[in-house]
Amino acid sequence: MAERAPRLRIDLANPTPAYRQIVDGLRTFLVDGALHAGDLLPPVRELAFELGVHFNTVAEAYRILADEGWLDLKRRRGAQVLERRKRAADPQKREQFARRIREMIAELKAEGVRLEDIRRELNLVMKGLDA
Amino acid sequence: MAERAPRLRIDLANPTPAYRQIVDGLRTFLVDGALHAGDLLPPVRELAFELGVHFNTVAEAYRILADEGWLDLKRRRGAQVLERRKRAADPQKREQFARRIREMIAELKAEGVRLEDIRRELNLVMKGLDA
DNA sequence: GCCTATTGTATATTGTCTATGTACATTAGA
DNA sequence: TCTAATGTACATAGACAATATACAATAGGC
Repeated sequence: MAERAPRLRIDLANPTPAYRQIVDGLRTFLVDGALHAGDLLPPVRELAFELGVHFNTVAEAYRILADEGWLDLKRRRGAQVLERRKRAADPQKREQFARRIREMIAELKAEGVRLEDIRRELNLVMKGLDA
Repeated sequence: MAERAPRLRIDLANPTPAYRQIVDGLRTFLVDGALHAGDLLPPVRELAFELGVHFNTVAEAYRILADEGWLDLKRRRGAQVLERRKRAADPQKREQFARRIREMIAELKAEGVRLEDIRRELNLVMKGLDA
């Protein structure tokens, strides 16, 4: 992984499957430019060890990102970040996104997180949008 | 369900399990006040039919919400919304929330959704926070 | 050029999770 | 008092996730 890429973290207690957490985390790095075309990701066994999962779990995540066009996988050379084309957007995704955020906010409220704190986090996220 | 509660929708194609989608959707209604203390939810069989799942799947969701303190379940009388106390907030939740939103935003960007559209959805969500 | 260690791949297996099928317990209301 | 409506319990089937293990390809040393 490139020097500037933050360390990937997953939560094994989270019911979301590990391989999907890995995909989502790495995709975030890729989209945000923490990983650039040409960068090499760590070997599946190495990343797997860091995360505490089996290497096939990481391999599965790499494969999904390769299918999405982010990575080029080659034996012995490893997983390399590709230049990636823009996709055509699915309009449904936007509203699903908004709905899911509202559900997560409801969960936070239910757990006692203050409205003000939620608003602050959202503001930080929006600030980050421009960067 | 109370008249004013919007119709619950789930997406069986979504990899998130149906029972969890039901929990998340209903919890949103509860937190947002679309469902009030004293309201009766539809019987498990009725809601299950509407959603296209087995009644035990809905029953599982009701049980989770009951464990969270939202519902009182009694045979023959049904699922009744409770008055619910405030909880103590877990500080970790906030950052997990922000991280997950960033992941979802990365996914949207990767799929070609325009930054401007993402910003608009987020703004709408934030507007809704005060309501 | 040939070896070999390193890397991703393929496939079977195991365990867990999800959804369902079915029978049962409880009870509001006729 | 009875019965139909409702939630509950539990076994099972199937899907899914994670792993174990063997394999294939190849960069790089020599």
